Order: sequence, then structure tokens, then C-alpha cells
Amino acid sequence: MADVYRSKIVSDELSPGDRLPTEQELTEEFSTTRGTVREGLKVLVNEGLIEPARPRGYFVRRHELSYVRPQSEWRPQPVSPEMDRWMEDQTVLGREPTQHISVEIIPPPSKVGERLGIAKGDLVVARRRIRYIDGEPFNLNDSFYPYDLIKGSEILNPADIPRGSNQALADLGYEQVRAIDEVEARMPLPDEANRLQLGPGNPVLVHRVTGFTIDDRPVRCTVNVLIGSKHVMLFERSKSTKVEG
Amino acid sequence: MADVYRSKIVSDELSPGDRLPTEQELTEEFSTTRGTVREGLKVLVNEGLIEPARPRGYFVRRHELSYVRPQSEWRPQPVSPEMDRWMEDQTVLGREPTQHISVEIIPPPSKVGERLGIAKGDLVVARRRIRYIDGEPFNLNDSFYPYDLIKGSEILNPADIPRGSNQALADLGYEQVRAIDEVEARMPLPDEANRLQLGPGNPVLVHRVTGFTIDDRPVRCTVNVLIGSKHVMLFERSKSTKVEG
DNA sequence: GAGTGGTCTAGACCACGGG
DNA sequence: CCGTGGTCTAGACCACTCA
Repeated sequence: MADVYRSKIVSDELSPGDRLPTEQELTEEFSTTRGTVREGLKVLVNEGLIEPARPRGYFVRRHELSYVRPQSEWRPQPVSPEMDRWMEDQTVLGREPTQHISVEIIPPPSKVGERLGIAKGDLVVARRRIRYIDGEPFNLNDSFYPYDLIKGSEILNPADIPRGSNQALADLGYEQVRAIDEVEARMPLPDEANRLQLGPGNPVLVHRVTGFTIDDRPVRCTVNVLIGSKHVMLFERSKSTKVEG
Repeated sequence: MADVYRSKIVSDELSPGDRLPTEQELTEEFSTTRGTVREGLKVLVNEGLIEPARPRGYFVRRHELSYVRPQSEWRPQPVSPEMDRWMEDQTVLGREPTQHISVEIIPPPSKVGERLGIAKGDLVVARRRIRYIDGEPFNLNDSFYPYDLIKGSEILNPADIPRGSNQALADLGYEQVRAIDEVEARMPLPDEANRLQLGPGNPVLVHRVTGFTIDDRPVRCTVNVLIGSKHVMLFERSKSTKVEG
């Protein structure tokens, strides 16, 4: 069952947005029982090919990708003609972004603690953002700072910082001059799945940025969790690029 | 059931490599039927938290991440002390890499066709590589070239090109001086899942590179498909970096 | 061979949401 | 309201692999 419909989908015989037959109908089509059909459907759901929309049935998934450019902070990059062609109407442009910010003071998640070099028992400030596009969760953006660094500063305030939190950090004497980016793909953790309202078959793209001051002290670790089916990270490089001075 | 064991896993009460009780035992523990237990287990499998290893039972998954640096071609980057600390024994170093190469001449996959600007009906050369570490599939590396560009060249030969295929392309008069990188996370396509031997709950990190000559002609499109649970892409940037001249 | 998970049958009742 | 998928029961037999 799964095989038949999987190939219908990958061969474009079924297009994104198309409805599959009901479980009833599939049960008859393959002269089997509903349980078996449901197993097959679950496979396709977990492969990210279809999604159930009760009580309307199963639908072939759409993938609306938005291009995001991670390095925009330090690298204003011109949009080249080729990129334009690919991006088409897939950009975030013209859609309504909103966000929700909250701030906590917590022991750091293990990976964050390692990157910031936090001693056991020490705390970090977690500045958590959920970003929405047209009201739908789009990505998570959690920034972590050593607590003693930003004690009493505006970064603890769960409101937007117009000039950017990196600038705010710089104003405290911790300007970041270098960053390490890590990118990985995985299934969302339970907490992430909740915040992003993700069902099965929806991996996330995790982009972790650690920022360092001129004396190589890590002062910020940002964890971006991007819904895989909605983001493409984009960057450009050229042979003439000079790196590390 | 899924909830109970999920939190045991995320709270480290169960560690990577630990065995779960058998379906039998879980059925008794939750006084339910095997079908119900199996549904719960399947959820955890698809969340990437556990994996079945018949007939030994279900095990909490291990994630052995190797750091890969996509820009290494043009950006020899020093390994900084912080990175060393994170990488620990997770590097590919010391493990045995092998690869299998095959070459086809085909109509381009749609995304590749767009990026290379291939006209309808025209063909591309697909140079496909599967890379293994210690005998296990590690990633896919498929490079596509417009067929008329490299007709008769050594790139068509399904063997390793010691000086690199980019150099071979340069020798044909198509040196690449600029590239666009796209990174996304998704579930593997059926074909990719086969080649990489991926079960459910295993997303991939797709890294697509399009290379351009000095007159901005796209001459190569490489699609790297990395097993999510085995790779972290790593890059560095510094504020002084000059980009685009 | 023994024990594991993989697949299947044939029912039942519940939960949700659109018309 | 009614049709959809979501959950559950209580069985059965098969397939694989390790010791």
C-alpha cells in the first residue's frame, strides 16, 4: 500500500495538495483490513510525504520553502540574479512576521554549557523567541548568555531590542568579532515539537551560533531551530574571499 | 506509553545504547495489548529516539556526530581550540573511508536543472558517489554537469580523480570562482533512504552547491545528502571578513 | 530453537471538525 | 449530524538472528 502510493507521489501522479482515498476506500482497494492500511499511511506520514487533516482525509504535503541567510548580520549580501530565479515567490517578503519573547534564568542545556564554557552550577540567561509567519510557527530562536555577564542589563527584559541584542552585548563591553556556526538536521525534541506545533515526519534544521569576543571569550550561544519544510539556508562564497584576515 | 519512555530518554534516565523492555513486558507494565504498545514504540522510533534491533529488542539511539566543513575547498580553516574541545573523538579521523562512484547521463532532476539552467530535453552528467565510513553508508555526493560541457572528458570516467573534479573542470576551461550553497533538512526520498540504508526517524541534511565560472555560468551542481544523525556542518566567520570584494 | 519484532485480521468505540 | 481519522482489544502467524 505504502509502496504504491509512495511512487504515485514521487512520480508526480499525485501532486502536493491532492487528497488520498479514505482509509475505507484504501481498505477495499487493497482488499485488506483498516489496521493494515493505517500502518501503510503512517509510514508515508513519517516519511513526510502526506499529512492527515482530520476529518478531511490525507493530503500530499506541500513544501513552501523560504530562503534564509544566516550570516546577514555580518555579511550584507546582494541578491544575485540566479538566486532571484530560485526564490521566486518563496521569500518571506510580503508575509506577516510576529514573534513572542520570553526570558528565563536557568542552568544551561548541555551543548550550550559546553560552548559557553559554563561551570557546573552556574546559570545562563535564556532569551527565547518563537517567530511566526502569518500566525503559524516558523522557527525558534533561543539565545543564551552567561548570567553574570548581563546581570541587570536590558537583555533580561522580554521585549524586542531594536538595535539588536548583539549590539546591546557590545555596549556592555562584549563585542563579538568571531562566530562558529554549526548546522545539523534532526527530529525535533518534544519541547521543540510543541513550540513549533510539528507533527511526525517533520525534521528541523538546527543552526547553532557561538559568538566570541576579541579575547576569544564565548559570550553568546544562539540556537535556531528551523522547520525543515519551511526553510532553506542560503550562503554565497567566492574564490577571492579572504578569511581570517 | 510513548510519553513515559520519551521522558525517560530525554531526562537521561535511559542513556543511549540502553535496551528498552520487550513489547511483551511493556504490554504487562501498562496492562494493555501488544498492538497499543507497538504504536507507542513506533512513535518513538519515528521521533528518532529509539531503534529496533531485531531480535535483540529496542535500543535508545546513539548519535555519533562527525564535523564536516563544507567550504574547505576554498577556505582552509584552522581548527580552533574551542572546536577541538567539541569535536573530541567525533571526527572522521582514524576511521576508514571508502567510496563507490558511478556515472550516468540523464535528464537532470528538476532542482538541478533549474540551477544549471538546462533547457528542456538537454542532458546532464551525474557523477554519483556513496561514501562509507567503516563500511557503513555515510553520505551521498552527487555532482551534475551539463553534458555538452564535459563530453569526452575524464569526468565521465567512474573513477576517482585525484586532483579533484573541480580542477578537471577548470582544466577544460571552466574554472569556478563563485558558489551558492543551499542547506535544508528533510526526510530522505525513497531512493536516498535505500542508498544510505536509512530507517524511519532519520532525517537528512541536504547541502546543494552550485558553482559558477567568472562569467557567471553555472557549470556544476553538487548535491550532498548527509545522514542527519552523523553530521554537523561547521563554519566560522569573523567580523573582519571581506565578502564580495 | 527460542525469543525478538513484523505483519495481519476483525472487530469496537472515541474525538474532532466542517456543513 | 456525519464522516473522517485516532485509539484500542485480542487474537494469529511469520521472519529474522543470535547463541
